Amino acid sequence: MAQQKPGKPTESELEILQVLWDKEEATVREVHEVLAASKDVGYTTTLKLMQIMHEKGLVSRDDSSKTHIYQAAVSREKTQKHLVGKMIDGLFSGSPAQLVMQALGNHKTSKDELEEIQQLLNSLKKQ
Amino acid sequence: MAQQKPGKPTESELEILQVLWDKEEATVREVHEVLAASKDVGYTTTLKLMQIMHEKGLVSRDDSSKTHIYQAAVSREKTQKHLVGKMIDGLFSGSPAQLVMQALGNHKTSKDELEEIQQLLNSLKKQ
DNA sequence: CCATATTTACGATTTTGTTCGTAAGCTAAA
DNA sequence: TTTAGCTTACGAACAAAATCGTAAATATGG
Repeated sequence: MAQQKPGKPTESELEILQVLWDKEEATVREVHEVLAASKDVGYTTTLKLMQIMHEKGLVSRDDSSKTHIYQAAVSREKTQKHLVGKMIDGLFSGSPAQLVMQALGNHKTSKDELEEIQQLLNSLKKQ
Repeated sequence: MAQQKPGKPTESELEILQVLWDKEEATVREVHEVLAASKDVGYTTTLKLMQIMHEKGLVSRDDSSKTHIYQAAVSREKTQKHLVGKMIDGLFSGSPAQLVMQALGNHKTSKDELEEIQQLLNSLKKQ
């Protein structure tokens, strides 16, 4: 039985989820080709990982035709939220602001993006 | 030989680093007591982990007396920067702003902290 | 001084994640 | 129809991380 609440994806699983989030749906081959472009990995490795992810409930698949078609079963947003939360707890003593400062202070951000953050900040300050 | 550039700490290693960052320095027992307060783990497990971290160069230790005294050998800031960078690349398509939005949007932040972020934002916008 | 407790060292085991070889089944093309 | 290529399934090997048992050394306190 697949898990009710799929746990945190591993690093390799996350790479695969990225592809599925981008493509909406994909075969093992399609996912593999994206991965193989940036790292050296065998086809059956990708296949196996996706099978395991299926068991865990991280992806769903349509196996009505020979070549199975996969989709992410966990949302990008939920996963981001989960992992960011873990990072805030584990590395920033529970303070989201500290994480924000770290991210903004150390990584280049465009004017447009700063403006977007400003908007969000304004709406948060109003409450 | 210890590594020149200690790699990314594992999750368990991170927990230990937290304690060392907070306490400045600590014995295995002191670290262990903090960990044991929130999870079920044996003393020798903590010991072994700290020994491994010493081999890797993640912590330094003073073993001039019987009971060794440990310190973090990697800074909180460097580690944060490293892991936040990885998260931005791996989960937010390289956009720090997206991470910031996620952190601010989903996690409670006090007025004071919002103001602090505003300050930083102002100084970034001036450039 | 002796018994008890605490500490380190070390190895063994377990668990989790990753990688790949091989076999079996389809499909398409020659 | 036969061959070549692609697919899934599955198990095995490997690697990394975590856990703990045991022994030896050192302190502590009665």
